[in-house]
Amino acid sequence: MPLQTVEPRRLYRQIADQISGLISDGEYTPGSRLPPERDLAKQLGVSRPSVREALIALEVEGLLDVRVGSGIYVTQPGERGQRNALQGDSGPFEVIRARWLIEGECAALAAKTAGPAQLRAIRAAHAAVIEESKRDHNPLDADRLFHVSIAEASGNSALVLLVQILWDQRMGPLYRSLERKLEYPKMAAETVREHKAIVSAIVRHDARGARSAMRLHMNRTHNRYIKEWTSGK
Amino acid sequence: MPLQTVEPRRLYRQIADQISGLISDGEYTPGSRLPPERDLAKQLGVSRPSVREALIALEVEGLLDVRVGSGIYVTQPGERGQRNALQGDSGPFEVIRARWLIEGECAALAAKTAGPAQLRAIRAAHAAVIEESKRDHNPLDADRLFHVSIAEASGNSALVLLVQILWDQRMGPLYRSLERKLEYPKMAAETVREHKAIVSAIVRHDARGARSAMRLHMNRTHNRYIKEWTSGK
DNA sequence: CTCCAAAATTGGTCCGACCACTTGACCAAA
DNA sequence: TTTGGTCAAGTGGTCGGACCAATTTTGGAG
Repeated sequence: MPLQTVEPRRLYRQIADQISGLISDGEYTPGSRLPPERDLAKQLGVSRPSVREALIALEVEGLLDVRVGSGIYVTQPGERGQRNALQGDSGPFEVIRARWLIEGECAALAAKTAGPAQLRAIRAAHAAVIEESKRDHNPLDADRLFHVSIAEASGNSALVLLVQILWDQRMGPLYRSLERKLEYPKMAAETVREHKAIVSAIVRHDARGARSAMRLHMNRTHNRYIKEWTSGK
Repeated sequence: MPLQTVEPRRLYRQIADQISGLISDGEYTPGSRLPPERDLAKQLGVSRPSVREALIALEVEGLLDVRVGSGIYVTQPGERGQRNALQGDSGPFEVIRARWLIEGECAALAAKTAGPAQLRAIRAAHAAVIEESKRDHNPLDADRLFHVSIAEASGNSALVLLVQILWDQRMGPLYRSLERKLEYPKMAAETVREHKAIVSAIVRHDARGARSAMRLHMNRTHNRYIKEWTSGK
């Protein structure tokens, strides 16, 4: 047998993965501050330059935010997409079309396979959207969570990844200029109504209904964009 | 008054951008080797640690390939996506399921909207897969190009992005261990046959047929994985 | 209590050193 | 000539320490 051809990954990668693991384990929560570089080096038993290299790698990946003289902070999920950006120059309408396809299927799968925990997460996200829009906030983060939690309920992590990537395309230039003009109060009410139909179909395990409801939501969103696109531009 | 509201970007970023510029200017071509870290530090008038931080940033971004004891090389455009890897921990079967959904739709759209140039690209990629497998090469790159060019023929750049991301998930650990065991000669023949059916449906503008052919290809691939999974493991 | 300057904290950069790995030249044996 | 191994130079990997610059906190003056 071929005795393990050791693959001694470079130290900075090991450290980066370790820190990344601590974050996803909830050891350091988004927005919180990491220990100073010197302390991290001591804790992990490596030198400060190595820790710095790992921190730079994580910073490039958009996971950390380094502030001189202050400290190192875990990036907020909402801001995370901005930096990653993923070359995608996809326009809003292309993204909506792709979401129509993928999220429709996610909703159908979720209706089939979602367990109690998944349903609870979806309901919670739904409630958060309502809460945010009530206080006249733009419920972007909550909305993202809603769609992602449905994808997670599908049980397919690849689909979750795609939903996240598509959502984060909103950070693109075309998207932003469009987003700026939407009237939140009215739009939020429609969004909530459509979300409600999706949740309802999922909890009653109606796969076809969930897919239809999600696709309807996407079509309506598409139309809202069209409206702003033709009027504003 | 503070006459320069200097925003002194961090040194490693400046260096990274400078090196990145040299590459895009053709100063260093893909595959070529950069000067040693020590020389770069001297040329740019900075310390070696700073150069290292810049190199790590560019490595994380997938632009460079660092080989211990040998040197630092400019990544080939074809390999660039592979290294980015995107946190996706998705297993092979989840990825295949997602590809079934997305690429099936891409094939259908391609059959509807592909123009002469798109068809030519698809045919060329198809031919490249055949060529590669004939000479007993693992036609991974050509296969990728085949699927991506179909996505491009769909006219939706968001779908192209997703297809690329899913393909690049092959670089994950689970995928690799599986990939290692597939028998190429036999598998390649099946792959080519299935590809042929897809191309045929697209060129005759048969959207339904294209979707079916692509989904069949994915199902067959799924079964090939199953076979190796149960036997090898 | 307010305000400002000094001190402590923290990241930024640099230097010099030594280690591990890769590569290629060189030499000896078949 | 070909093969195989050794060895030295080149290169990235890691380390510890030092000092600088920006920020935050502290504590005293008013």
